[in-house]
Amino acid sequence: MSSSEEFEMEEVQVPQPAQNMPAEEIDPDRTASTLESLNHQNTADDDDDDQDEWEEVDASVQPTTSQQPQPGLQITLDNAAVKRPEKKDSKPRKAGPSPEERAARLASHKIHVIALVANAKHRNKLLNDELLHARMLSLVPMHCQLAFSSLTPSNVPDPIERSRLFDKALKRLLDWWRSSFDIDYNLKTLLTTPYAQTNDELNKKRKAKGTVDDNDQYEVIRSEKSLQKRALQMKGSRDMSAQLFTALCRALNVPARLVTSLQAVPYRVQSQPTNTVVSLDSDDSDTQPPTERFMTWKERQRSGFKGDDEAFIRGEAVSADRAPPQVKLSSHRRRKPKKGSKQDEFDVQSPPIFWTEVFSRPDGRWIVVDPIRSLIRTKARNMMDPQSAYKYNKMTYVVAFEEDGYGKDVTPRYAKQYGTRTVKQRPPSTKSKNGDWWESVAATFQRPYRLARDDVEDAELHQAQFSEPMPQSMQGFKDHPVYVLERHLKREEVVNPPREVGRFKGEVVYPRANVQLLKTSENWLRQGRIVVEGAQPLKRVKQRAVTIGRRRVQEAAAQAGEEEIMQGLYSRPQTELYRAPPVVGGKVPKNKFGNIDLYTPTMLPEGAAHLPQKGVGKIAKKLGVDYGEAVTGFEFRQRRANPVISGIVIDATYKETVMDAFEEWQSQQAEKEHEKMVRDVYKQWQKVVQGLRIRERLKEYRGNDQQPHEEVAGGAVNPGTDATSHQNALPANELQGEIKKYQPGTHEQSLDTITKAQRALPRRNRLFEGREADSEADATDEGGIDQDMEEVGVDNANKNKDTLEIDVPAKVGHPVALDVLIEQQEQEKSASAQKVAHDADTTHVPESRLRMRPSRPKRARHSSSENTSSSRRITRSRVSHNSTREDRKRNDEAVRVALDISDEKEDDASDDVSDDEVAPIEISSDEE
DNA sequence: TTGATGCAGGTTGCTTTGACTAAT
DNA sequence: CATTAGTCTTTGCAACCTGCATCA
Repeated sequence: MSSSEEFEMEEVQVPQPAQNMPAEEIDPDRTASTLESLNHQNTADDDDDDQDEWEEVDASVQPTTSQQPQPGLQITLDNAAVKRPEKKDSKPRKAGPSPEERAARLASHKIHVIALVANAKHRNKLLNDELLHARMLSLVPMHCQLAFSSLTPSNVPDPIERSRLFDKALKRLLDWWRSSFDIDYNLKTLLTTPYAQTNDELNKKRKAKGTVDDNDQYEVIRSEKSLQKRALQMKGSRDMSAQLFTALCRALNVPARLVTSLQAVPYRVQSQPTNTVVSLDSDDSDTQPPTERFMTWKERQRSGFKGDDEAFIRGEAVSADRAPPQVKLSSHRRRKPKKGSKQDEFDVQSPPIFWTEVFSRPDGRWIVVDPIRSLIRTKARNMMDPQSAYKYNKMTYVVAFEEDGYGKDVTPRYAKQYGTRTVKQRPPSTKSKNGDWWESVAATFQRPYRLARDDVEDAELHQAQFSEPMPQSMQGFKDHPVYVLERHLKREEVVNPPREVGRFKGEVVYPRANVQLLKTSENWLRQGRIVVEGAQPLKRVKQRAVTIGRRRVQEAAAQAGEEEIMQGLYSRPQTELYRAPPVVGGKVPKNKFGNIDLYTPTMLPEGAAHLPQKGVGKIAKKLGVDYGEAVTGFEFRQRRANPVISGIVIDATYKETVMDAFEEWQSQQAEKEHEKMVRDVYKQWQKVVQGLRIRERLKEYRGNDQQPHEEVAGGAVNPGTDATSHQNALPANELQGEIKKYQPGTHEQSLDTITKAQRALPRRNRLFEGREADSEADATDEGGIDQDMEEVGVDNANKNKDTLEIDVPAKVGHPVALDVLIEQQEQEKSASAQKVAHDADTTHVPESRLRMRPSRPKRARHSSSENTSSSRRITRSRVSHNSTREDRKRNDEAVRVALDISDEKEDDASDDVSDDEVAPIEISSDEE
């Protein structure tokens, strides 16, 4: 119950239009952009202008996006602009549909088919409702029920007799159904409409914006209850009659399929005069008295209805014959000869789109039952396939759903001209899109396993295609699955052997099965096959000149007055598997281009090995091993075919030698690469450290000026420690901004930056891009640094060591020891200490921090910064007080250059630092 | 009325072995 | 200097398909 309410897909009449509407439907009012909106959007669009300027924009399909104007340019699209220019001189010829419309039509068709399949599947499921079965059984006369239930092998041992009795019982049931079920012909059924008409209706509905309530024209089934209601009333549409009859059969324990002919919008446009396009909700049906509109056929008969049949015809209200089939139906058909074309009209006995298949257990086969027209057939061709003139009922796909929910494509059983017409109404399968579309859809509802009766049925369905009469028209032969005419053979096809199975208008008809696909000898080689010696081509065709080389040859031949170059085509049986000449004495046989054709693995010469690794050729050369480059395919560029070379082919005996050498070479390469990377790492570290030193010096130089503010700004420093710190507090905000702007962060953050940057290391010059959005959290989070360390490969054991090993997670996973770097720094430090003794403790690299940081909790850092504050102030005092803001900026610039930080990157970095984390760089040289 | 035919315009798929420059 | 890797580029054509008009 609840599941059925979730799945409401009922009476799908038309699909939603595809996204790409036909170009003609663009509303000019929407696409015209005003100057005002142009100015308004200018600023927002400026950034994109540079790159967007020359981008190709398909203005025809996206009217809304074209509202974004380019500066200084106003584009107004209207119908005239998107319509194809027409030829002036010759008589106006309507151009074919645009690619968008083609795509839209195809999509509409496919979506509609899928929706109808889903609808049928769902409705089929509803028919299994036990309450529905019970209610229906309560209506069926007892003798009908007994007729089926008594048909057991024990009661009737003779299978022929059982079969006869089954047919009889079925006929009686059908008779009862015809006399009891009241078909309301006014209700719309799931018939199709031509594409243009569907589109018209959709547009109408769109304009009306849902005010049109046509529910009364449809038979809305929301759940099993709706079906139960109609079953008790014994009243409904033609479709309902078939559906309920199917349910009834199931209730009587007779296996029954719900069969439906899917009436999807055709994806092809049938050429038709516009005046025959009549809307479904056309005016005449509205002008009819309601009493007439809602009369059933029975009532019409009773009231002696002699009115116009047009309304019934239009609304797909088919007046089927409720009298026994032998009654002449033509007396009920009163047609206006001139109104509309004949194809608009309905035969009262036109085939339905829902019917039933009943499985006869005695016969072991499916019997076709049409409960609407009260027909039982074992052979159903000509019974369900409507005349081609009927516009609203086209047999293209017929699916049958069984009680277990699985379905089957049974179209060949019902289509009069399955190969000639029906199959051609389906979307064609193209090579680029994998396989046949409908087959892929049908596969979704087919039973995943097979029953014995499936085999029997499939054989029957397959046979049905061949028992079909030969086409009666030229078009019918085109792409026919069984027959073929010589004129429809493709360039690379031939009938071999040319067995004549008939004649059509003097032309020989061949079986399609004898058509062979041909290829040139070169093409066969690409398949790993070679034309056997002495084979004569089955066909000769003009050579194509696609590449420049071929073109030149052809032109030369033409100039020499020779005949056109032809090439022979061969069939597969004329070829054999290509065997490359074997390797002799370690020498690999090569082709005229000095390489080896290896389009398929079978083309590998005997005794040879294929080494597809890149760069292995170099090794083989070094080792003096004879090799040939393996050509596995071609790429086409600039009218030239370029071989795709993948690896080499060598004598198999050398395989291991070469591979060993190759692997060694590879590891050497890797090592080299790693060494280079390590060098780069040191270089980068050096650069960073130097930059930090410069900055530190600069900060002190600045700090003497406005030292207290910086401390206030830096949350890590206790503001209360120094009495002077509050005296020159005025430009605090400004200073803070400065710091934020130029300072990538505290040491931790710098380290953080660096460690993160390691990840990007092999790509040079990206050292400072590494700051990510999460670093703000890192800065505030107590374990942030440690986490980062872990991220970059510092294992816990290392944290308490004096050296810090950072695993560089690049191509090579060797750890990079920083102690080398630190050693360097210490050397530098002692050197500078000798030079300028009192400068030694000022701004050197925080090597101790680099070493110790991971093991130290954050609080300890705070205390250490307090300890060092006095020494820092001392050094700062040496900086000249005359420095101006401009000076500072210049210096900052220098720092940035030194640090190789672009403005943008630096901003990114500083943005991550929250206000209270903007601390001055800690100088913790006191660790030793 | 239907189908054959031809035309226009669009789509599909076949074609099948360089030359040059920059970096190493 | 020799060798190698990368990058030009995303064609052009014939056959085929589709829709339409015309005519028998």
